[in-house]
Amino acid sequence: MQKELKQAVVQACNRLFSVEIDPVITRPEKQFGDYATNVALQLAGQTGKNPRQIAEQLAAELQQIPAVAQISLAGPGFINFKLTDESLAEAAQSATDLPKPLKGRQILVEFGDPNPFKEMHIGHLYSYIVGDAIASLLESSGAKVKRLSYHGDVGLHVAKAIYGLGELQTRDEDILGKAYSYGNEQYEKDQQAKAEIDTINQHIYSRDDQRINQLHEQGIKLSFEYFDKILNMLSISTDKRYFESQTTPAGLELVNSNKDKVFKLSQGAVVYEGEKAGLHTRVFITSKGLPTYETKDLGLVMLKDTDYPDANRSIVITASEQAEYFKVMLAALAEIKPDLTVKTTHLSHGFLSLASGKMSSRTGNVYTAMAMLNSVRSAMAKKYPDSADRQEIYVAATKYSMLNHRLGQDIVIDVEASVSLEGNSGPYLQYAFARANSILEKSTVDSRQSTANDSRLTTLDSSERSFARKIGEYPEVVERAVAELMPHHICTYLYELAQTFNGFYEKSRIIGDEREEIRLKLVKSYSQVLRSGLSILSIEAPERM
RNA sequence: GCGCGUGUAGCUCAGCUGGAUAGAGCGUCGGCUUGCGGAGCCGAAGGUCGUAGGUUCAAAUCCUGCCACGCGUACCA
Repeated sequence: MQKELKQAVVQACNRLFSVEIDPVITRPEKQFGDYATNVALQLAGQTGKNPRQIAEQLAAELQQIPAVAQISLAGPGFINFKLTDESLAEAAQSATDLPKPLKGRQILVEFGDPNPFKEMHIGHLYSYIVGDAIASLLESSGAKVKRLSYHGDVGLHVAKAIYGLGELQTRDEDILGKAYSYGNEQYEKDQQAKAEIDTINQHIYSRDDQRINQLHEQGIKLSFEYFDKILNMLSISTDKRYFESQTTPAGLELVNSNKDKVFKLSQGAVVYEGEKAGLHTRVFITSKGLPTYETKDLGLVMLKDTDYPDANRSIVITASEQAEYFKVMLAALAEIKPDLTVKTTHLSHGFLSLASGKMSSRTGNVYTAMAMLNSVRSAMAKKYPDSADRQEIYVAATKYSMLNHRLGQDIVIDVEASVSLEGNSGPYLQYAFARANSILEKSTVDSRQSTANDSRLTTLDSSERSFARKIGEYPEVVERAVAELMPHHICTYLYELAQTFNGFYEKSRIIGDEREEIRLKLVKSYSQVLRSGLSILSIEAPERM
């Protein structure tokens, strides 16, 4: 509907003033109408005419749009469109038939990226949840998405953990976390341990020490068993995992073969001078000849391209502290493989902290993903003892609390509020869904029976109208969320939708009313939109709570 | 120092492709409840949209200076 209106406006502008314009069609406040445009104001600036006059001419030209019941002018020159009740009801009915503009396109989305041998902390949890939601957002538009992750299986942190594994006798569940922090500690204060760890590090790369190889494999296995446990709780899956040990050769190859053209030798290291692109210089190969993360990441881009040659786009999601780094890496890549650079988008999320004051810090005292999930779980158990074991609810609480913010900003999560059924939360929306379901189940009217010729169904009273209008906005919201890669638009909308329903529900009796059939249809569409929207956020919609 | 980002109600956040009286939740105060799941609804108080300028018919939104905070700033990832 929005598109048809836009089309009509474009044509009218062309006929009347022979101008090409890309009009903005918005959803104004209810009092003004169902859609609005400010083209007249824009054209006034361009043509030097009176905006009010332009609006009048346009309104006259736009009279014959079937779905539009009334066009009115307001303010300095806004054109407001009121839709017919019938078209609003229809739009509500087909709200979950989302357009598939990305059909046939393959998109890679990389996120999560916890390192084996280390804890998965809340930052990784956030990345997983946001990344998965963006992936499913793209899927809702028809894209074939591959969920990828990338893990540092070599390097100093691994050596520290392996050292710890060798020294510590215990083998309890969080042995890896302990091993790493023990190794990290020893590395700082014990010269001999430091030397040993550095040696281990070399053996990790050369793979020539059986004992170290074995500890390495064991650690990797344990790590991913643990990660999978968390990911299973979250219902998040990954199509392919990449490792730094794999990306290193491809990266080195790329850097070495462009050493003089793209990269420069500086103080013994191979660097890329980002200043020429307004950025800063970064080291790609250290003076000791070791590849840095930059080089490995170039290798990763190449590997992804080899594995998924048909991918149209590649999205990488990391914490915002890597935003500048990524620009430099992509600037270097642009000089070597411009086509791959164009395809690659880096998105960053902000720093996550807890309202309770518990924070993740980089000095060992990390707040882990599991600890966060447990704290959400116990907050829920405390507040709603009956739902204590409903994993789908406390996972929803966790996901929603992270997705409900604009991507990129630092966020603060209040665990208590996240599980609350009052206010803007995941469980609240789940509850709204369960409630709508209960109404649908209770009714004996068969909503599938078509009574399209019944005039009552094409006329809506005022609360039905507001409700239908809000439901019908759904596809536009999804479209925007996809275009901006911003899942929070879905959250905001679903919450507003639930509020609109509550207003409708307060005024309108559904079951037993003479308008039961039309109202039931709206509730049905409402529940479908809730289910669809929650599913885009990768949140379950339980039938009952 | 330089670069990137952020600054909206007591708190947590939407709004930022410039547009019609700046919104929501929580919290506070006051109403509604013999009803389909009241986990709700209605109302009130609470804002110089960090600050000073600029552009524009129109600025929370764009531009510039300043202030505050966060991140980055060569051999970590």
